[in-house]
Amino acid sequence: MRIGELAERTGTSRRLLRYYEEQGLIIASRAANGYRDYDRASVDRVIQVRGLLDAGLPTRIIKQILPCLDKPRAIYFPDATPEMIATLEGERDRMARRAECLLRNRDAISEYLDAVREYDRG
Amino acid sequence: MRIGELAERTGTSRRLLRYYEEQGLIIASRAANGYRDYDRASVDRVIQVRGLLDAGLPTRIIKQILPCLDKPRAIYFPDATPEMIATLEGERDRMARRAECLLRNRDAISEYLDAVREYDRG
DNA sequence: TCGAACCATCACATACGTGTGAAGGTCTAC
DNA sequence: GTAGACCTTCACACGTATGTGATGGTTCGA
Repeated sequence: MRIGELAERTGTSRRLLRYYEEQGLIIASRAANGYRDYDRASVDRVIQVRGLLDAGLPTRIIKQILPCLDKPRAIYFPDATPEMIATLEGERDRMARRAECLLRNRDAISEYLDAVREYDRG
Repeated sequence: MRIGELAERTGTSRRLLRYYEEQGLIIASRAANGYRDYDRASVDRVIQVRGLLDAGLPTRIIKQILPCLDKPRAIYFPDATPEMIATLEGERDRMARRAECLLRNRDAISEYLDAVREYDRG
């Protein structure tokens, strides 16, 4: 699939798809004419990347955690240095804290909305 | 409390505290000499703001959801316009999706780390 | 009273994700 | 063969959260 189709399927501009590739977040093979050629898995990958970006992770970190999401993942094990493991543990915890924060505030908003509805009834 | 103490207690630069105030995220009264004066609640407020920023929310949105977190909140009810309610519902859902994304990826990292540890043992 | 440690405002700079447009190559359909 | 819809690279611009430094006022202890 070419970049236009991927852009449409993921709701992402072509510009950003090229940027993500430049940052090492997605890979594309090239057709004989130089056009980028994406496989079907790229759609999920791009959506994944966008979700993480939206959740506040910078591309540098996303690039590091992406290998965790690939299957089969065995080929990456020998490459897992102690520093890499430590980085992943840190990011895992950071993501958990972020999620907690979001859920806590989501609940607060929900409570507020409930209270407003109650107020409007009374 | 002055800005230096708040900065130290929250791990936030003075520059950013002034920026958050400029964006309407925190408020500070002023001493006779012009120095900012923060109350004790400011510490939690700043930490709250930083958590939301780190989770990817822009100051514009944070400013909108902050009233939900204040107690007592009753005074805000009459101000709750339908558009405001809709915005809050949208942000609430968006935050839930973000949290889901983070937790999903956190789990993937955990699984990866477990697999690496298993690999290193065998 | 002098110096250090605060505080103020203001301006300029940087990193990052993203938009936009120029200049040009490729392919397809009429 | 030409028009239009793709694609390429490159460069410049913007918004936002942040850093840094200049310039100057205030407070407090030696």
